[in-house]
Amino acid sequence: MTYSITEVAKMMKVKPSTLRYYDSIGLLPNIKKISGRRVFEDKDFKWLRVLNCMKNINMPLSKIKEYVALAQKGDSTLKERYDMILKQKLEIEKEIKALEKCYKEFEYKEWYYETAIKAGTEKVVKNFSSASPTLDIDKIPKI
Amino acid sequence: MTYSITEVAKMMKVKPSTLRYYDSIGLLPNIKKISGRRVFEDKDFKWLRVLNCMKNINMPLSKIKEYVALAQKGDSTLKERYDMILKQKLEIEKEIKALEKCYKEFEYKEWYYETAIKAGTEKVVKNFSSASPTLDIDKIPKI
DNA sequence: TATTGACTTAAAGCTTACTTTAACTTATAT
DNA sequence: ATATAAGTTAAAGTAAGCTTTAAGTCAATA
Repeated sequence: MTYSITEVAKMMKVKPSTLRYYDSIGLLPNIKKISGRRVFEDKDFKWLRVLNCMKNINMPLSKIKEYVALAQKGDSTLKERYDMILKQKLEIEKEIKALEKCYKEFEYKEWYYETAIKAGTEKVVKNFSSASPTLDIDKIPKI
Repeated sequence: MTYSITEVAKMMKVKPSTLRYYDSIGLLPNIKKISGRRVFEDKDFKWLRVLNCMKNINMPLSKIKEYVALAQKGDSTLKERYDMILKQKLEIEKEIKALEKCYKEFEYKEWYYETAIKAGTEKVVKNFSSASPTLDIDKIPKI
């Protein structure tokens, strides 16, 4: 099975121009071309899924490009790529923890507004707590 | 207790110029000024923590500004702000789920490289699986 | 055979989120 | 009194990540 750039763009929820841009900076290696047009094959989706992941964790395109370049070099770069993956795994863990704290902050805000709306005014809750009950109350905004 | 812009910048892990920029676009309402200089007080940290959260979940500064503007308008905007918070809460949930899937993809990659490094070559694992064993194997890169 | 629609490239343009620069003010230490 | 350090504004500059534009190619349909 093969796919056009528009089809793949739809799958990835990006614009075709974005995929062309990615290709232009070396993020889509070894894409077949038939009479000038990009043709995506099943094997390409393996990398596209990983690319999607890397984008999702806000890895800069330059880092992704670096990874692609290493992969292109073959077995001699296995260790380097492994290290990159490990580092990114830690980043994801950190990010999930940060998001979980934010979630709690927003849960508090939800309660805050529910209470305020019931009372018709923010005054009743405004000075109730200096922060979400689940967060430490200290000067440094914790993340 | 009061704090200078540099002190607060350190706490938030941003540059003083970033805080000035935030102030300039209306993200730091009601900051006291003494002889032209910004003076941060304890009450300001309540909002700074929320701001930090909003930044952490990649809420665009324009949306944050919108929220601040609503808050400035007082009780008449309680419902609107409540809705914003609920929407953002859902966004965080989605983002955490996405990150967890990425984490699994990276766990697979970790195994992939460990196996390849042991063997000295990628060939042994390259066509083992078309994706992380924990992810659906379909065309659409899932997030 | 001519038109349509989907693709192509190269280059310029845009948006977001800062960051830097330049010229100036103010409080504190010498 | 003066120098220094830390702040100020307005405006220009920067970087990342696309997006748009213009001019052209190609294959399929009317």
